[in-house]
Amino acid sequence: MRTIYYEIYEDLRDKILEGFYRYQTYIPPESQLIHLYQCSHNTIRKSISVLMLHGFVQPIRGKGVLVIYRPERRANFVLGDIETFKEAAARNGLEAQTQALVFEHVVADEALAELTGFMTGDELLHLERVRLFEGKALIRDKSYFLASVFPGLTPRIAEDSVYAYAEGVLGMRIVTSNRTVTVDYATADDRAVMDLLDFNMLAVVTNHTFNEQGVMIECTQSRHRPDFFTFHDTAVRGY
Amino acid sequence: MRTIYYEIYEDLRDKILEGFYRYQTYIPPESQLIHLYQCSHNTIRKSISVLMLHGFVQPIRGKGVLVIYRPERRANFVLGDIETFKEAAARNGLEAQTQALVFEHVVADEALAELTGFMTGDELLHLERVRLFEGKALIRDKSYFLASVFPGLTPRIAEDSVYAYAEGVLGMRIVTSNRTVTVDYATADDRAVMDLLDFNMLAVVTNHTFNEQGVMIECTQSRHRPDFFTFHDTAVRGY
DNA sequence: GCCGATTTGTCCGTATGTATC
DNA sequence: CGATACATACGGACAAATCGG
Repeated sequence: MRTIYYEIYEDLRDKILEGFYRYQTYIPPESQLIHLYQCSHNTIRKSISVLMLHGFVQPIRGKGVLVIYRPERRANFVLGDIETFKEAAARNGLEAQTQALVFEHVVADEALAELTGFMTGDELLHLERVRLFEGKALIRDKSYFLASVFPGLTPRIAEDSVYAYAEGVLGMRIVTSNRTVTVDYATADDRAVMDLLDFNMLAVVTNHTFNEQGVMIECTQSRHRPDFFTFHDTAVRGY
Repeated sequence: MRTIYYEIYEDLRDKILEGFYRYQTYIPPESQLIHLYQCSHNTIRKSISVLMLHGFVQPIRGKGVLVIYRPERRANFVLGDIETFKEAAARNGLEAQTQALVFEHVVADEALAELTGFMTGDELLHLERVRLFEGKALIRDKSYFLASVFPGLTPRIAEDSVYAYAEGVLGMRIVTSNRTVTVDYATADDRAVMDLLDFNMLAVVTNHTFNEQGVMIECTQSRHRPDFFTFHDTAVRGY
């Protein structure tokens, strides 16, 4: 980003990640950060607010801003924030690949509207993909995209990254994402396209994505093999 | 809370929840809210920031603040924010009960420290509880509390609410909570104390809680029967 | 296409309150 | 009690995006 507060946030975050500010120590107080970054008090506060919401620090009144982040050894595929499949795979250092199995236009009937949250009559793009890691099919995505906001989307693009296409080519910005995690039985369809070994249940992430216009543009159900699934979240009281 | 921005947040949130401000409509602009609530524009902005982080609205520059929350029919046990087991049960309208199975003091050895994130040598309170809904044992909690900050904790209190005890009696405030959701095999121990039917896997939520002092005071692993488990989360780009 | 009004986003400086030490 | 540090709130300024005439 190009805003001051976000650059300060990134700088502080990186210093925590690389251990410059360590777990259970205080970062410099506002008064010093003002001089360090040559900005106002409120801008520092905004940066620290973002740090807090990401679980890196916890401000303590009268004392200081404490680092509560500890670098963790997370072996598996970790979700968090809003990031694309490709980004998440790269961050976890995995060789990833995507296969598009279904690519068709549909019109939402009442049942589909109820299921996805779209309106009855919306023209949708129905997409089913399988995500492979090191050649193993571990994730199955069933997606519905609002067709009107994804012109020119092809199966080939879908096998790369729909988000990258939306943000890069179409100039769209993804903003808010509501996610729900549940656990479901694996179906015969799951078994047909995924390498499930003897697992009979899957971690299911249902995702409703809104663009900068506040329009719900995507509803995706991601079905993950349990041994490669981790979902991380930070909650802050009062926020 | 007694702060202005939080009261405004609650008022706006309630008006969204009761349908006064509806899905895909705009709430009044800052300029009007300033007059409505008799406060400064920054205070309004703070309130709206909290609304956004909770997934109720999405501000759109040049247009307004759009409501993107839709009342959902969530049948099961929904996690989200920081709330106690009792609060969540009540909110979901379920008859809930807790049984304490294990209640003992332990000292963290190296293995336990690695597992929980506490320091080697910390005095901990090891607690195992089973949560019952309508008489069925659906959740199993394995918790470690930092003993020094929970003086006077008894099995009886643990069967009520440890958080209520901490906040009410001890005057502590729970602030930040890092949670990780995974899916694991049910163990023989799980089967012994839970009503698992024929489920062989569980949704596992691992929780690290910090108090207002930035001290990690609790590490809990909650093991949920899949058919009664839902985890909800809202992510906002750039926050 | 341009201009002005509206609305949100960022940033600043200041004042006051509250908690810690 | 005073110094330090975070928390809340105010009011003002300008930028960026949108929309209507």
